[in-house]
Amino acid sequence: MVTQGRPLRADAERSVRAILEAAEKVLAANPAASLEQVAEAAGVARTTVHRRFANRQALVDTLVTTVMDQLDAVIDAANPDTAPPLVALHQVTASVLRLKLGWPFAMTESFAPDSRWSERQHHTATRCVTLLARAQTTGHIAPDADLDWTCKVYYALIGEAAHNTTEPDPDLLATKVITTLLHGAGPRS
Amino acid sequence: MVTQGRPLRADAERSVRAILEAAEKVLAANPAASLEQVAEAAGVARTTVHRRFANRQALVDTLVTTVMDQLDAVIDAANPDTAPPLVALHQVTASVLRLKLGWPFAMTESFAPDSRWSERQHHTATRCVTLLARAQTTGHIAPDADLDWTCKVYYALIGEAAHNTTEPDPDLLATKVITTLLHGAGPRS
DNA sequence: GCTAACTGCAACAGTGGTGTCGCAGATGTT
DNA sequence: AACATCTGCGACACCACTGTTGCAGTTAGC
Repeated sequence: MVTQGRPLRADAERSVRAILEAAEKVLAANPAASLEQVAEAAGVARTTVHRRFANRQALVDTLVTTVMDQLDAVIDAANPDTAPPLVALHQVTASVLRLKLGWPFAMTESFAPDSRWSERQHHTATRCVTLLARAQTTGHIAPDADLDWTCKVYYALIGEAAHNTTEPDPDLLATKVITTLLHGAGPRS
Repeated sequence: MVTQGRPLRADAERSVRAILEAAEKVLAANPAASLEQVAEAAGVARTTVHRRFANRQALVDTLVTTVMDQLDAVIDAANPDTAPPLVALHQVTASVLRLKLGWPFAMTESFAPDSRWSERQHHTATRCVTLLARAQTTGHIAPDADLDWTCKVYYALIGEAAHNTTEPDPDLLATKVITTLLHGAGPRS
Protein backbone atom coordinates (compact mmCIF):
# COMPACT_ATOMS: atom_id res chain seq x y z
CA MET A 1 0.00 0.00 0.00
CA VAL A 2 2.88 2.33 0.79
CA THR A 3 5.83 2.89 -1.50
CA GLN A 4 8.03 4.85 0.85
CA GLY A 5 7.29 5.92 4.42
CA ARG A 6 9.62 5.86 7.34
CA PRO A 7 12.64 3.55 7.44
CA LEU A 8 11.71 -0.08 6.91
CA ARG A 9 12.50 -2.89 9.29
CA ALA A 10 15.23 -5.28 8.21
CA ASP A 11 12.89 -8.05 7.10
CA ALA A 12 10.75 -5.63 5.12
CA GLU A 13 13.86 -4.32 3.42
CA ARG A 14 14.74 -7.89 2.54
CA SER A 15 11.29 -8.39 1.06
CA VAL A 16 11.64 -5.28 -1.07
CA ARG A 17 14.96 -6.47 -2.46
CA ALA A 18 13.62 -9.96 -3.14
CA ILE A 19 10.59 -8.55 -4.90
CA LEU A 20 12.64 -6.18 -7.06
CA GLU A 21 15.05 -8.90 -8.12
CA ALA A 22 12.24 -11.34 -8.80
CA ALA A 23 10.35 -8.69 -10.75
CA GLU A 24 13.41 -8.07 -12.91
CA LYS A 25 13.74 -11.77 -13.71
CA VAL A 26 10.05 -12.47 -14.27
CA LEU A 27 9.27 -9.31 -16.22
CA ALA A 28 12.34 -9.76 -18.39
CA ALA A 29 10.96 -13.12 -19.47
CA ASN A 30 7.40 -11.80 -19.77
CA PRO A 31 6.66 -8.09 -19.37
CA ALA A 32 2.97 -8.87 -18.95
CA ALA A 33 3.50 -11.28 -16.07
CA SER A 34 1.19 -10.91 -13.10
CA LEU A 35 2.27 -9.68 -9.71
CA GLU A 36 1.40 -13.13 -8.41
CA GLN A 37 4.16 -14.60 -10.56
CA VAL A 38 6.53 -11.95 -9.25
CA ALA A 39 5.53 -12.76 -5.68
CA GLU A 40 6.02 -16.46 -6.25
CA ALA A 41 9.47 -15.90 -7.73
CA ALA A 42 10.34 -13.70 -4.77
CA GLY A 43 9.21 -16.36 -2.32
CA VAL A 44 6.67 -13.98 -0.90
CA ALA A 45 2.88 -13.74 -0.68
CA ARG A 46 1.10 -11.64 -3.22
CA THR A 47 -0.28 -9.39 -0.53
CA THR A 48 3.23 -8.56 0.57
CA VAL A 49 4.00 -7.24 -2.88
CA HIS A 50 1.00 -4.94 -2.57
CA ARG A 51 2.09 -3.91 0.89
CA ARG A 52 5.51 -2.81 -0.38
CA PHE A 53 4.40 -1.37 -3.71
CA ALA A 54 1.06 0.33 -4.13
CA ASN A 55 0.86 -0.44 -7.84
CA ARG A 56 2.49 -2.43 -10.54
CA GLN A 57 3.54 1.00 -11.75
CA ALA A 58 5.19 1.84 -8.44
CA LEU A 59 7.15 -1.40 -8.66
CA VAL A 60 8.30 -0.77 -12.20
CA ASP A 61 9.09 2.86 -11.34
CA THR A 62 11.38 1.75 -8.54
CA LEU A 63 13.09 -0.72 -10.84
CA VAL A 64 13.61 1.85 -13.57
CA THR A 65 14.67 4.63 -11.25
CA THR A 66 17.20 2.37 -9.59
CA VAL A 67 18.75 1.31 -12.85
CA MET A 68 18.73 4.87 -14.19
CA ASP A 69 20.59 6.04 -11.12
CA GLN A 70 23.15 3.31 -11.70
CA LEU A 71 23.36 4.34 -15.32
CA ASP A 72 24.09 7.93 -14.39
CA ALA A 73 26.72 6.81 -11.93
CA VAL A 74 28.34 4.52 -14.44
CA ILE A 75 28.53 7.26 -17.05
CA ASP A 76 29.97 9.69 -14.53
CA ALA A 77 32.61 7.14 -13.63
CA ALA A 78 33.85 7.11 -17.21
CA ASN A 79 34.61 10.87 -17.17
CA PRO A 80 32.94 11.41 -20.54
CA ASP A 81 33.80 15.11 -20.52
CA THR A 82 37.48 14.84 -19.73
CA ALA A 83 38.84 11.40 -20.62
CA PRO A 84 39.97 10.68 -24.18
CA PRO A 85 36.71 10.18 -26.08
CA LEU A 86 37.40 6.66 -27.25
CA VAL A 87 38.49 5.55 -23.81
CA ALA A 88 35.40 7.02 -22.22
CA LEU A 89 33.22 5.53 -24.95
CA HIS A 90 34.65 2.09 -24.38
CA GLN A 91 34.27 2.30 -20.65
CA VAL A 92 30.71 3.58 -20.84
CA THR A 93 29.80 0.90 -23.32
CA ALA A 94 31.21 -1.91 -21.23
CA SER A 95 29.53 -0.61 -18.09
CA VAL A 96 26.19 -0.14 -19.79
CA LEU A 97 26.41 -3.63 -21.21
CA ARG A 98 27.09 -5.00 -17.75
CA LEU A 99 24.06 -3.11 -16.49
CA LYS A 100 21.91 -4.35 -19.34
CA LEU A 101 22.96 -7.94 -18.80
CA GLY A 102 22.00 -7.72 -15.15
CA TRP A 103 18.82 -5.67 -15.51
CA PRO A 104 17.47 -6.39 -18.96
CA PHE A 105 13.87 -5.50 -18.15
CA ALA A 106 14.61 -2.31 -16.27
CA MET A 107 17.03 -1.15 -18.93
CA THR A 108 14.63 -1.88 -21.76
CA GLU A 109 11.90 -0.08 -19.89
CA SER A 110 14.22 2.84 -19.20
CA PHE A 111 14.74 3.41 -22.90
CA ALA A 112 11.20 2.67 -24.05
CA PRO A 113 9.77 5.48 -26.18
CA ASP A 114 6.74 7.45 -24.98
CA SER A 115 7.37 6.48 -21.38
CA ARG A 116 7.33 8.51 -18.20
CA TRP A 117 11.13 8.85 -18.41
CA SER A 118 11.49 11.09 -21.40
CA GLU A 119 13.28 13.83 -19.46
CA ARG A 120 15.97 11.53 -18.12
CA GLN A 121 16.15 9.74 -21.45
CA HIS A 122 16.73 13.04 -23.14
CA HIS A 123 19.35 13.99 -20.61
CA THR A 124 21.21 10.75 -21.16
CA ALA A 125 20.96 11.11 -24.93
CA THR A 126 22.43 14.58 -24.66
CA ARG A 127 25.38 13.26 -22.74
CA CYS A 128 25.81 10.60 -25.37
CA VAL A 129 25.79 13.12 -28.20
CA THR A 130 28.24 15.31 -26.29
CA LEU A 131 30.65 12.41 -25.99
CA LEU A 132 30.23 11.59 -29.67
CA ALA A 133 30.93 15.23 -30.50
CA ARG A 134 34.18 14.98 -28.61
CA ALA A 135 35.05 11.89 -30.61
CA GLN A 136 34.31 13.98 -33.65
CA THR A 137 36.87 16.58 -32.68
CA THR A 138 39.51 13.90 -32.34
CA GLY A 139 38.71 12.65 -35.83
CA HIS A 140 37.32 9.30 -34.77
CA ILE A 141 33.90 10.27 -36.06
CA ALA A 142 33.42 11.96 -39.42
CA PRO A 143 32.97 15.74 -39.23
CA ASP A 144 29.74 15.53 -41.23
CA ALA A 145 28.28 12.64 -39.25
CA ASP A 146 24.70 12.95 -38.02
CA LEU A 147 25.27 12.62 -34.29
CA ASP A 148 21.62 12.05 -33.39
CA TRP A 149 21.53 9.18 -35.82
CA THR A 150 24.88 7.94 -34.56
CA CYS A 151 23.56 8.00 -31.01
CA LYS A 152 20.52 5.96 -32.01
CA VAL A 153 22.74 3.51 -33.82
CA TYR A 154 24.91 3.29 -30.74
CA TYR A 155 21.91 2.47 -28.57
CA ALA A 156 20.75 -0.14 -31.06
CA LEU A 157 24.17 -1.76 -31.19
CA ILE A 158 24.26 -2.01 -27.42
CA GLY A 159 20.81 -3.56 -27.48
CA GLU A 160 21.88 -6.16 -30.00
CA ALA A 161 25.14 -6.88 -28.24
CA ALA A 162 23.27 -7.51 -25.01
CA HIS A 163 21.23 -10.21 -26.76
CA ASN A 164 24.41 -11.97 -27.70
CA THR A 165 24.49 -15.22 -25.79
CA THR A 166 27.76 -16.57 -27.15
CA GLU A 167 29.98 -13.80 -25.85
CA PRO A 168 29.21 -12.77 -22.28
CA ASP A 169 32.30 -10.63 -21.69
CA PRO A 170 31.17 -7.00 -21.60
CA ASP A 171 34.59 -5.70 -22.54
CA LEU A 172 34.85 -7.75 -25.70
CA LEU A 173 31.27 -6.89 -26.55
CA ALA A 174 32.03 -3.21 -26.04
CA THR A 175 34.93 -3.46 -28.44
CA LYS A 176 32.70 -5.05 -31.02
CA VAL A 177 30.06 -2.38 -30.55
CA ILE A 178 32.50 0.48 -30.93
CA THR A 179 34.32 -1.07 -33.85
CA THR A 180 31.02 -1.52 -35.62
CA LEU A 181 29.86 1.97 -34.68
CA LEU A 182 32.97 3.58 -36.09
CA HIS A 183 33.80 1.38 -39.05
CA GLY A 184 30.74 -0.70 -39.87
CA ALA A 185 31.14 -4.06 -41.55
CA GLY A 186 33.12 -2.86 -44.53
CA PRO A 187 36.83 -3.54 -45.01
CA ARG A 188 39.02 -1.15 -43.04
CA SER A 189 41.40 0.79 -45.16
CA MET B 1 -15.58 -17.53 -34.56
CA VAL B 2 -14.20 -18.74 -37.88
CA THR B 3 -10.87 -17.66 -39.28
CA GLN B 4 -11.23 -19.12 -42.76
CA GLY B 5 -14.13 -21.08 -44.16
CA ARG B 6 -15.71 -20.80 -47.57
CA PRO B 7 -15.44 -17.59 -49.61
CA LEU B 8 -16.71 -14.56 -47.72
CA ARG B 9 -19.39 -12.25 -48.89
CA ALA B 10 -18.23 -8.85 -50.14
CA ASP B 11 -19.25 -6.95 -47.02
CA ALA B 12 -17.60 -9.51 -44.77
CA GLU B 13 -14.44 -9.19 -46.79
CA ARG B 14 -14.63 -5.45 -46.29
CA SER B 15 -14.99 -5.94 -42.56
CA VAL B 16 -11.94 -8.17 -42.46
CA ARG B 17 -9.83 -5.57 -44.24
CA ALA B 18 -11.10 -2.76 -42.03
CA ILE B 19 -10.36 -4.80 -38.91
CA LEU B 20 -6.86 -5.70 -40.05
CA GLU B 21 -5.97 -2.12 -40.92
CA ALA B 22 -7.46 -0.81 -37.68
CA ALA B 23 -5.64 -3.48 -35.71
CA GLU B 24 -2.35 -2.45 -37.29
CA LYS B 25 -2.91 1.19 -36.34
CA VAL B 26 -4.23 0.57 -32.85
CA LEU B 27 -1.77 -2.16 -31.90
CA ALA B 28 1.15 -0.13 -33.26
CA ALA B 29 0.24 2.62 -30.81
CA ASN B 30 -0.49 0.19 -27.99
CA PRO B 31 0.24 -3.53 -28.40
CA ALA B 32 -1.93 -4.28 -25.36
CA ALA B 33 -4.99 -2.52 -26.74
CA SER B 34 -8.29 -4.36 -26.38
CA LEU B 35 -10.20 -5.81 -29.28
CA GLU B 36 -12.91 -3.31 -28.47
CA GLN B 37 -10.53 -0.49 -29.36
CA VAL B 38 -9.67 -2.29 -32.57
CA ALA B 39 -13.35 -2.70 -33.37
CA GLU B 40 -14.04 0.95 -32.69
CA ALA B 41 -11.17 2.05 -34.93
CA ALA B 42 -12.46 -0.27 -37.63
CA GLY B 43 -15.95 1.20 -37.37
CA VAL B 44 -17.30 -2.20 -36.48
CA ALA B 45 -18.96 -3.85 -33.49
CA ARG B 46 -16.78 -5.88 -31.17
CA THR B 47 -18.79 -9.01 -31.90
CA THR B 48 -17.95 -8.68 -35.55
CA VAL B 49 -14.27 -8.85 -34.75
CA HIS B 50 -14.89 -12.10 -32.91
CA ARG B 51 -16.97 -13.37 -35.81
CA ARG B 52 -14.11 -12.81 -38.26
CA PHE B 53 -11.25 -13.82 -35.97
CA ALA B 54 -11.65 -16.49 -33.34
CA ASN B 55 -8.91 -15.08 -31.11
CA ARG B 56 -6.75 -12.10 -30.66
CA GLN B 57 -4.04 -14.55 -31.67
CA ALA B 58 -5.81 -15.40 -34.91
CA LEU B 59 -6.03 -11.71 -35.72
CA VAL B 60 -2.36 -11.10 -35.02
CA ASP B 61 -1.42 -14.25 -36.92
CA THR B 62 -3.21 -13.01 -40.00
CA LEU B 63 -1.51 -9.65 -39.70
CA VAL B 64 1.93 -11.19 -39.31
CA THR B 65 1.48 -13.81 -41.99
CA THR B 66 0.30 -11.20 -44.46
CA VAL B 67 3.27 -8.95 -43.84
CA MET B 68 5.69 -11.86 -43.91
CA ASP B 69 4.35 -12.91 -47.28
CA GLN B 70 4.88 -9.37 -48.53
CA LEU B 71 8.36 -9.44 -47.07
CA ASP B 72 9.22 -12.62 -48.94
CA ALA B 73 7.84 -11.17 -52.14
CA VAL B 74 9.75 -7.95 -51.72
CA ILE B 75 13.02 -9.77 -51.14
CA ASP B 76 12.43 -11.99 -54.14
CA ALA B 77 11.82 -8.92 -56.25
CA ALA B 78 15.29 -7.64 -55.45
CA ASN B 79 16.97 -10.75 -56.91
CA PRO B 80 19.28 -11.12 -53.91
CA ASP B 81 21.00 -14.14 -55.45
CA THR B 82 21.77 -12.72 -58.86
CA ALA B 83 21.78 -8.92 -58.78
CA PRO B 84 24.94 -7.06 -57.74
CA PRO B 85 24.99 -7.41 -53.93
CA LEU B 86 24.93 -3.72 -53.13
CA VAL B 87 22.13 -3.07 -55.57
CA ALA B 88 20.07 -5.88 -54.13
CA LEU B 89 20.87 -4.75 -50.61
CA HIS B 90 19.72 -1.25 -51.34
CA GLN B 91 16.53 -2.39 -52.98
CA VAL B 92 15.71 -4.82 -50.21
CA THR B 93 16.39 -2.18 -47.59
CA ALA B 94 14.18 0.41 -49.23
CA SER B 95 11.38 -2.08 -49.72
CA VAL B 96 11.57 -3.37 -46.17
CA LEU B 97 11.54 0.17 -44.87
CA ARG B 98 8.45 0.90 -46.91
CA LEU B 99 6.85 -2.19 -45.43
CA LYS B 100 7.87 -1.24 -41.94
CA LEU B 101 6.53 2.27 -42.29
CA GLY B 102 3.18 0.91 -43.42
CA TRP B 103 2.92 -2.04 -41.01
CA PRO B 104 4.97 -1.15 -37.97
CA PHE B 105 3.14 -3.46 -35.59
CA ALA B 106 3.06 -6.47 -37.86
CA MET B 107 6.71 -6.04 -38.78
CA THR B 108 7.80 -5.64 -35.18
CA GLU B 109 5.78 -8.71 -34.26
CA SER B 110 7.25 -10.63 -37.18
CA PHE B 111 10.74 -10.15 -35.84
CA ALA B 112 9.98 -10.54 -32.15
CA PRO B 113 12.18 -13.14 -30.48
CA ASP B 114 10.65 -16.28 -28.99
CA SER B 115 7.58 -15.97 -31.14
CA ARG B 116 5.68 -18.51 -33.18
CA TRP B 117 7.51 -17.37 -36.28
CA SER B 118 11.00 -18.60 -35.55
CA GLU B 119 11.16 -20.82 -38.64
CA ARG B 120 10.29 -18.05 -41.06
CA GLN B 121 12.47 -15.64 -39.11
CA HIS B 122 15.34 -18.03 -39.46
CA HIS B 123 14.68 -18.49 -43.14
CA THR B 124 14.70 -14.74 -43.70
CA ALA B 125 17.85 -14.33 -41.63
CA THR B 126 19.52 -17.00 -43.74
CA ARG B 127 18.66 -15.13 -46.92
CA CYS B 128 20.03 -11.98 -45.33
CA VAL B 129 23.31 -13.66 -44.42
CA THR B 130 23.55 -15.13 -47.91
CA LEU B 131 23.23 -11.69 -49.44
CA LEU B 132 25.80 -10.29 -47.03
CA ALA B 133 28.13 -13.13 -47.96
CA ARG B 134 27.81 -12.13 -51.61
CA ALA B 135 28.69 -8.56 -50.62
CA GLN B 136 31.69 -10.08 -48.89
CA THR B 137 32.92 -11.71 -52.09
CA THR B 138 32.73 -8.36 -53.87
CA GLY B 139 34.81 -6.77 -51.15
CA HIS B 140 32.13 -4.48 -49.81
CA ILE B 141 32.15 -6.34 -46.51
CA ALA B 142 35.35 -7.32 -44.74
CA PRO B 143 36.42 -10.94 -45.28
CA ASP B 144 36.66 -11.52 -41.56
CA ALA B 145 33.32 -9.89 -40.73
CA ASP B 146 30.93 -11.75 -38.43
CA LEU B 147 27.95 -12.07 -40.75
CA ASP B 148 25.48 -13.11 -38.06
CA TRP B 149 26.40 -10.01 -36.12
CA THR B 150 26.28 -7.92 -39.27
CA CYS B 151 22.81 -9.24 -40.01
CA LYS B 152 21.61 -8.31 -36.54
CA VAL B 153 23.13 -4.87 -36.92
CA TYR B 154 21.40 -4.55 -40.25
CA TYR B 155 18.04 -5.39 -38.69
CA ALA B 156 18.65 -2.92 -35.88
CA LEU B 157 19.58 -0.16 -38.30
CA ILE B 158 16.40 -0.73 -40.26
CA GLY B 159 14.43 -0.59 -37.03
CA GLU B 160 16.00 2.70 -36.06
CA ALA B 161 15.65 4.16 -39.50
CA ALA B 162 11.96 3.34 -39.48
CA HIS B 163 11.57 5.39 -36.29
CA ASN B 164 13.01 8.39 -38.06
CA THR B 165 10.26 10.94 -38.43
CA THR B 166 12.25 13.65 -40.15
CA GLU B 167 13.12 11.70 -43.26
CA PRO B 168 10.20 9.70 -44.67
CA ASP B 169 11.78 8.79 -48.01
CA PRO B 170 12.60 5.06 -47.91
CA ASP B 171 15.28 5.35 -50.55
CA LEU B 172 17.25 8.01 -48.69
CA LEU B 173 16.79 6.09 -45.47
CA ALA B 174 18.03 2.94 -47.16
CA THR B 175 21.15 4.75 -48.28
CA LYS B 176 21.77 5.94 -44.76
CA VAL B 177 21.27 2.44 -43.38
CA ILE B 178 23.65 0.83 -45.84
CA THR B 179 26.26 3.55 -45.52
CA THR B 180 26.19 3.13 -41.77
CA LEU B 181 26.23 -0.64 -42.05
CA LEU B 182 29.29 -0.64 -44.27
CA HIS B 183 31.27 2.29 -42.95
CA GLY B 184 29.91 3.22 -39.54
CA ALA B 185 30.22 6.76 -38.29
CA GLY B 186 33.97 7.05 -38.66
CA PRO B 187 35.66 9.13 -41.35
CA ARG B 188 35.82 7.34 -44.69
CA SER B 189 39.30 6.93 -45.97
C1' DG C 1 10.80 -9.23 27.22
C1' DC C 2 7.75 -5.91 25.48
C1' DT C 3 6.06 -3.60 21.58
C1' DA C 4 5.61 -2.42 16.99
C1' DA C 5 6.28 -3.99 12.57
C1' DC C 6 5.99 -7.47 9.29
C1' DT C 7 4.23 -11.76 7.14
C1' DG C 8 1.15 -15.43 5.22
C1' DC C 9 -3.37 -16.72 4.55
C1' DA C 10 -8.08 -16.50 3.33
C1' DA C 11 -11.61 -13.94 1.80
C1' DC C 12 -13.75 -10.31 -0.64
C1' DA C 13 -15.15 -6.73 -4.13
C1' DG C 14 -14.07 -4.52 -8.22
C1' DT C 15 -12.39 -4.12 -12.97
C1' DG C 16 -11.59 -5.05 -17.73
C1' DG C 17 -11.10 -8.09 -21.32
C1' DT C 18 -12.80 -12.33 -23.72
C1' DG C 19 -15.86 -15.23 -25.99
C1' DT C 20 -20.77 -16.68 -26.97
C1' DC C 21 -25.57 -16.26 -28.01
C1' DG C 22 -30.00 -14.84 -30.06
C1' DC C 23 -32.49 -11.64 -32.52
C1' DA C 24 -34.00 -8.08 -35.64
C1' DG C 25 -32.65 -5.62 -39.50
C1' DA C 26 -29.58 -4.69 -43.41
C1' DT C 27 -26.96 -6.28 -47.38
C1' DG C 28 -25.10 -9.42 -50.97
C1' DT C 29 -25.88 -12.82 -54.20
C1' DT C 30 -28.59 -15.63 -57.57
C1' DA D 1 -37.88 -11.59 -55.35
C1' DA D 2 -36.02 -15.03 -52.47
C1' DC D 3 -32.50 -16.65 -49.77
C1' DA D 4 -28.33 -16.84 -47.32
C1' DT D 5 -25.16 -14.15 -45.17
C1' DC D 6 -23.59 -10.51 -42.44
C1' DT D 7 -24.18 -6.86 -39.04
C1' DG D 8 -25.15 -4.19 -34.68
C1' DC D 9 -26.98 -4.57 -30.32
C1' DG D 10 -27.79 -6.21 -25.86
C1' DA D 11 -27.03 -9.65 -22.75
C1' DC D 12 -24.62 -13.16 -20.47
C1' DA D 13 -21.02 -16.12 -18.27
C1' DC D 14 -16.35 -16.43 -17.48
C1' DC D 15 -11.74 -15.47 -16.26
C1' DA D 16 -7.48 -13.33 -14.65
C1' DC D 17 -5.59 -9.74 -12.35
C1' DT D 18 -5.83 -6.07 -8.98
C1' DG D 19 -6.28 -4.08 -4.63
C1' DT D 20 -8.13 -4.28 0.23
C1' DT D 21 -9.08 -6.08 4.76
C1' DG D 22 -8.82 -8.74 9.06
C1' DC D 23 -6.50 -11.94 11.72
C1' DA D 24 -3.25 -15.00 13.78
C1' DG D 25 1.49 -15.91 14.11
C1' DT D 26 6.41 -14.48 13.50
C1' DT D 27 10.28 -11.34 13.69
C1' DA D 28 13.06 -7.26 14.55
C1' DG D 29 14.42 -3.54 17.57
C1' DC D 30 14.77 -1.10 21.94
